Order: sequence, then C-alpha cells, then structure tokens
Amino acid sequence: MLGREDGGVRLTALGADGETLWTQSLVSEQLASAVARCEAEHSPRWVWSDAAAWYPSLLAAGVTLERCHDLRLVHRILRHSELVEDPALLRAASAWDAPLEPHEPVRETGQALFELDTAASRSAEVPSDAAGTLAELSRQRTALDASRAPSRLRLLLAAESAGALIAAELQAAGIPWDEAEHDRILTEALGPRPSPGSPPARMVEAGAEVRAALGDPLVPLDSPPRLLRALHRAGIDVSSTSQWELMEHDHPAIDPLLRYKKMSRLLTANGWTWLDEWVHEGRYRPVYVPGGVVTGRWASSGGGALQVPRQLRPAMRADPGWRLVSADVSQLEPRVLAAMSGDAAMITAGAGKDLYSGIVEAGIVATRQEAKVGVLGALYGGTTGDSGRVVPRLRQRFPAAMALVDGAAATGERGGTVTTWLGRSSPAPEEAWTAAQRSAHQVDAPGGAAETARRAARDRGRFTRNFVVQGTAAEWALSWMAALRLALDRFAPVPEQEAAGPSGPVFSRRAHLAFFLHDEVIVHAPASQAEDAAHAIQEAADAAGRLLFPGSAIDFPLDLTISERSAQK
DNA sequence: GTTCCCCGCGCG
DNA sequence: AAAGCGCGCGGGGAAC
Repeated sequence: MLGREDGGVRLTALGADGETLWTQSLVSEQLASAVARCEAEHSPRWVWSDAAAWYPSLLAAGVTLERCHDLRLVHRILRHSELVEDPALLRAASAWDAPLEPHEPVRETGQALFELDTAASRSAEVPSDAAGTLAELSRQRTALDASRAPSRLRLLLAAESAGALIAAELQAAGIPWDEAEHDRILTEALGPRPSPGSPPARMVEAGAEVRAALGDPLVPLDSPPRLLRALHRAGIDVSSTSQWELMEHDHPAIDPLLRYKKMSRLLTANGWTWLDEWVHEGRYRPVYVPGGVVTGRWASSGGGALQVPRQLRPAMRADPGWRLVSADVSQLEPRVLAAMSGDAAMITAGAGKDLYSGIVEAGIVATRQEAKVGVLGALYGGTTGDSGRVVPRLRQRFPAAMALVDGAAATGERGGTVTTWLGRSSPAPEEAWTAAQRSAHQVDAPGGAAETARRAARDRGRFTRNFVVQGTAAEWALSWMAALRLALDRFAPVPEQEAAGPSGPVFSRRAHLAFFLHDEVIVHAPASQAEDAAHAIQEAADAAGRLLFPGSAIDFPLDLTISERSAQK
C-alpha cells in the first residue's frame, strides 16, 4: 500500500486479511526506485488512493506496475452497486467521492503566466494519507466480502483498476501522430494555414457562395439562430440549421453551406490550433478518464480522444520501423447481450461471423442494414421508423435477449436500479424525477403532468435498457485490454537501434497500447513484434470472453490490421 | 466581465 | 433518413 505521510510516503506490505506485514517510510525521491524494487521482487497488487495521482510520476521515472487497487474508482463502484448488501460505510466516507476529473483546465498562476495543472494539484482529491488509505481499503474489503457476488465484483474491480493503469500508460506513451500528414489533410480541405484570427481560403470561398445564393452579403454563418433567420428570409423552411435537415431542401445556398459547416467543424475541433496544443514530438496524448461515464465507459477530458474524426485517422502513423496494429470488435454490444441473456439463437447468429449477416441468413430480416437498425433499436429503445418495425420480429426470434433489455427498461421506468454483468449499478433516479412520477398520479395534478411524467419514465427506461449492455460491454473491453497489457508487457525489448524515441523510457523498446476507443485498440509495435502483437490481441479477446462468460458459446471476432498508417475505414 | 446553457456535430 | 443510448467540445448568446 502507498500512503502519504509527513514529508514523504509510507510503503506498507499487507497480508491477505489486511494485516500489516512490514512498513517503511520513504522521502518522495526514493519512491520510484523503492517501488521498482518491490515490483521486481514481489509483483504485488499496489493499493493507492488514485492511480491518476500516483502513477504518472512513476511512469516518468521509467517504472511500470503490473496490478493495482484504485481506491477511488473501486469506491464509486461499491458505493452504488446493488450487489453490496450494506454500503452504509462507503456512503458515509464522502471524501472518496471526489469527481473523476483528472485535471483542471489551464489556469493562471503566479510566476508562469500559464501552467498546466498537474494531478498533484487537483482541487478535489481523495484522501491519500496512509491512515485514510488503509481505512478505506478496510471498508472496501468488508463491503466486498459481504456482497452477493464477490467473485464477479472482484473481476470488475480488478478490471477497473487495470484500466486506471492503462489510461496513465496510454497518455504517457501517446499515439504516434504525423503532423505533416495532418497539415496536408487540413490544407487539402481548407486551404493553406491562414494567419491567426482569419479564416482559411476555402471557407471564405464557400461563405461567399452561401451569401451570394441567399442574396444577403452579411449572413452570419457561425451563429445558428441568426443563420436560421437568414434561411427563412430566403424561403428555406427549416426548423434548425442541422445538416440532416438542410439536406432535405433544394436551394443553391444549401450545398456551399453544408461544405462550409464541414470545414468549420474540422477547423474548430481538429484544426491547426488543436495540432499545436495536443501533438508534441510526434505523439498525440489525450487525457483519458477511466470510469468517467456512468455506464463504466471511459470519458476523456481534453484533446477529444474519443472523437478523433475518421478524416484524420491517416495522421496516426507508426514510427519508422514500427507498425500500428489496430483491432476493433465486431458488434460488441449485441454479442454481449447475447452472452448475458444466454440467447442461443442470437449467439448462433453471430457465431464466427458478422452478427447482422447472421440475422439475415436466419431469415429474420431481408438486409444487413435492416438487421443493424433493428438491433440498435433493441439496444437503445427505438420505437419509430425502420427500427420500430424490426424490433417486434427480433423479440419473437431472440426472446431471451429481448427479455433482458425489456426487463431493464421496465425496471428503469419504475424508478428501479439495474446492474451490469459484473456488478456496476445504474444511479438512482433524481429526486425531481421521483417527485414528478408521484405527483402525476394525484387527482389534482396539473394538465399535462401525467404525460410529462410518462415521457420521463420512458426516457429513463431507455437509459437503463442501454445501461446493462453498454456497461457490460465496457467491462468486456476493460478485461480485454487488461489481458492484452499483461501479454505485451512480456514481450522482449528490441535492440536500442530499433527504439521509438518519443514513446518515453517505458514504451520505446517493445509493443505497447497506444489508443483505446470503447471497442477498439491500437498497439504500436516494432515491425518484428507486429504479428505477435496481433496474436496477443486476439488471444486477449478470447480470454476476456471466457472470463466474463465461462462456458458460453459466444465469440468476439476482431477486425485486425497491421499497417504503417491508420486507415480511414 | 464571467458563467452557464444550447446548438450542432464528431465518436462508439 | 438519422431514430433510440452514451459522451466532449467549440461557439454563440443569454443570464448573472
């Protein structure tokens, strides 16, 4: 266990029952070397307040750890999990509910004009002193031992904690990013980089075309409300300025306007400013936030890691002599649903191939597109359009799978809580929601209150319907990455001359995780290790399937590619 | 002047 | 077509 104490850090070895075996005090400068020594000799599970606060400095010193117990992330899970019979102790310890923000935005400080906030100076921190750390560990062990499914929860807590290590490592390593290629893509789409403050040439041209077509030289293209009024004046009857609605209209202003909006999006979200801010020395290092989404998915904070547009994928490029090994899971969420529910027909439809094609071959729908829209409707609670038409057929042919999501929706509509496969529970409804449901039943309820409450209930039902599947898919993905990470860690270092410099001391000599996006990983590997890395990715996926769904026939096929440059797909 | 919310759009 | 879930971000503009 690591805990802070006056002037340094306390390193404590704990036994299986939590008893102290030995303890040692260190000044902070000794920490990295002491931790490295202990890791090499014992390979322990490190208990600490918060990986995001401890691990980056260890990584910077060249130290990696195999496993940890992240008290902050574990606390959030145990505190809310329905599987924990008596979470009162965890609920009381509210300092452990510090928000999952890994850092504050850039702020002004005294000496340096602008200084990036570091994990160590975050405003809301969980307690990291030795006594507080030990006390929280003890509460968590008590809660876990008394839970209804300790073995599943243990898997979840280990996977979540591994995710905390992975997130820090991903940020430390970064994904190799070809700045020249990014600039080429921007220049091709927008024109050459303009001087700061002025728009690029091709946006100026498109804007001029829009204004000419609307017969209004002053149309403000970047203000939706004002643009909307200008469109109305030109006789274009839209209710918003969104692209899908504009596309339905035939007017000479529409085409240049859509082009303008595309360019504007690219420029503001991932233009030269973004490149300057987020890519350094050939590495894009976004900030991942493990557990940042209620379902257990990761969020990101800064850098937009989870929204890198396809258009810019070719800027992901391996270092010379290295490869990108990319893998994404085909139809992860439907497969997870099939496995959770044990729906034999759905498992068969996905066996060894594209699940949507399997649904077509089973004669349930005519086209792959119909299958996809129908399955997404089942997961998200779609009731209208094509998905509304297909869902009843799926309900008939995949009764177990549909019963699981329909049941989760019904629970949510009643104000209940649902829980993922490994034990992460959905948040309780807000007080206002419950009050609205209660008052809607009263005789003197105002007109429309019943309908409003009903709609809120259905909204919540769609959320809980999706929660069990999205959350379990996140658990699968964490297990996948955790297994993959351990496998890559056993790869032998390549010779010095093959090293990839910018990946830092830890990741420059062997294959390492470089990017993660819900159901996709990218490994950056020396060319000589690329095949082995691809193999490890597939093996880790198989292992994750067996770990979560032992004995199930479900499989998780991957789309695997080895290349120098990421493809647009 | 700062803060917050909405819009629109990128991702899974 | 873009519905039905989960996000983050930039920009505008109203609210404070």
